[in-house]
Amino acid sequence: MVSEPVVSNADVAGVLSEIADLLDLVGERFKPEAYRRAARSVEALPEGLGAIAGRGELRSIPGIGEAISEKIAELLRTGTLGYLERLRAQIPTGVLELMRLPGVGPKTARRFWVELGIGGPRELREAIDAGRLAGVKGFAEKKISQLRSATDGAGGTPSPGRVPIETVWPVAQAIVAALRNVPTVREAAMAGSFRRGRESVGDLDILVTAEAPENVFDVFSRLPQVREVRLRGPTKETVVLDQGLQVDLRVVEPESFGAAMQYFTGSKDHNVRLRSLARDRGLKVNEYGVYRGDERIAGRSEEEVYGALGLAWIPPELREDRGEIVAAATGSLPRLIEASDLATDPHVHLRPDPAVDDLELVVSEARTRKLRSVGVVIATVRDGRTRWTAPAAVLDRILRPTGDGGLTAVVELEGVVDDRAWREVESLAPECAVYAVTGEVPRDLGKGRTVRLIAHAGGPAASVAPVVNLARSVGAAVEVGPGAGRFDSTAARVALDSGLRLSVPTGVGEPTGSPTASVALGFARRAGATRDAVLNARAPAAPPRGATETTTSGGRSRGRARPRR
DNA sequence: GCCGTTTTCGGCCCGACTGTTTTCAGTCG
Repeated sequence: MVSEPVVSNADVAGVLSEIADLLDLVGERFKPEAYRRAARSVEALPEGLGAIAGRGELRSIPGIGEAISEKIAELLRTGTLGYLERLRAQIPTGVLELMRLPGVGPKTARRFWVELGIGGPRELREAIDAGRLAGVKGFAEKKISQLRSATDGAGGTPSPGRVPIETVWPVAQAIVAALRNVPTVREAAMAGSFRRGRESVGDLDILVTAEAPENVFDVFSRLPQVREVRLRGPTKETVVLDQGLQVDLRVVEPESFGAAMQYFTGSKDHNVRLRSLARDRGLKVNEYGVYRGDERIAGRSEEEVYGALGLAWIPPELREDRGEIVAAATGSLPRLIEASDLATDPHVHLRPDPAVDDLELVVSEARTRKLRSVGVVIATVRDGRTRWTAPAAVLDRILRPTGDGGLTAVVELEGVVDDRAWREVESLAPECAVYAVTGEVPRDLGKGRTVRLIAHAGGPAASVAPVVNLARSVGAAVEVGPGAGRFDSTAARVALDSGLRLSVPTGVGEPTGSPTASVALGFARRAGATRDAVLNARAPAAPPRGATETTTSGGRSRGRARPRR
């Protein structure tokens, strides 16, 4: 058997993007966008291309047709792609780098190369310093100085690339709160991939309705987090934050607020699909509204906009062109999990050196959120050894609850889980809950016992399949949310497709302002989780008499109505 | 190059902003 090269989805997406850029430079009209769309599609896949190719299903991926599927197959088979090599041979790498400078697109990069023989950013800088750009049509003083700082390297704030959503969450909330405090501002809301709950964001998009835009921009520019103002027009201002993140603020008319929210929430592919649907129905959609001819027929709210197109309102987390528009047209959108559906929190850690007061705080938070019960981690059993994470007084309060706090004891398991470990666990907490996967995934974890939750497993770099298999074998749920040790939305989709349930943290016991709960809920919703696909949600309705709750995994589609692509 | 509850061929989102322009091209999102 010939061993095949290991080519990840990200590798393939990278190749497709590079082809798109190169085709841009060649002057192709529509192919670049086709390749970019294919790249985005590949990036968002919940499983490896190798497996999909193995089933002969590459062409079922949106945006991938005959030509691109063949190129992907070649990449998977050989690790290289003749088509890309031929394009690279035509266009120097440096020209590609020119195009990535701010303010330089394919047209300009191509002109530098063809007309001026400039093959890269360094040569561009030399040409500028030598005065070779002076007098060239289209390059006046201002443009040249812009290019000079672009080739500085140190010029301007470097972009941090995509940033994890939990990192930007606090600053995004702070900015929106500050804008809402401006007296002339009526509404202020986040749009973009932040609103869609994506794992990471490349920039922030904020929309406001306000009496006097100038006034809002003044406040915005002077926010403490803002480092520089990049551009400012009558309706739009772009700034860069201290950490380099770009933030776009747009002021829109109230009549257009819904249309603008729809437009700027995206995703791009969702919007393209929506506008093409509108065109089919003789309508036009833009950020100002839905139009029949010159008449605006919708725009104030998103419900109005989707409604005018004959669609149900689509939750932002589903707007990725994965079949949600058809689902909205046929009334088959899932009813996604909401914060108010959460009835318990099965996995709460106290701070390292907890006092009874900390516990009371958890109890009172739980009460505020109307949670029925909270599982507090009291100990870890590793290789048969018990390590307490709570002092005696706290334990006493958990194990012999006095009021209606609904506290339950949770024991985490690590390492080898044998009979001795289980006896220890059962003596501590009859309703043992959490297994912490810290190293290799063990076998025979359950042995007929109840493991409610696999936690501390997953995260951006984690391998999902072994955890999913373990969870299936013992009938446990997996925890979704930000950071290492939790499933992101893509992994959660895989889990739900395998018939698993998710556990969604409520934020109880977290520091004030922690984004964990909001981000986790967004991930669960992006994965398409409904209430009955969530371990700690309240039951949708009273179960039939005699029915018992089961902790084993059910059929493939349990609690799941994710639209198919 | 992809795609199709009108299409297997003929379309392909669209507007803001900038800089260089006498009405627009390029970039960006």
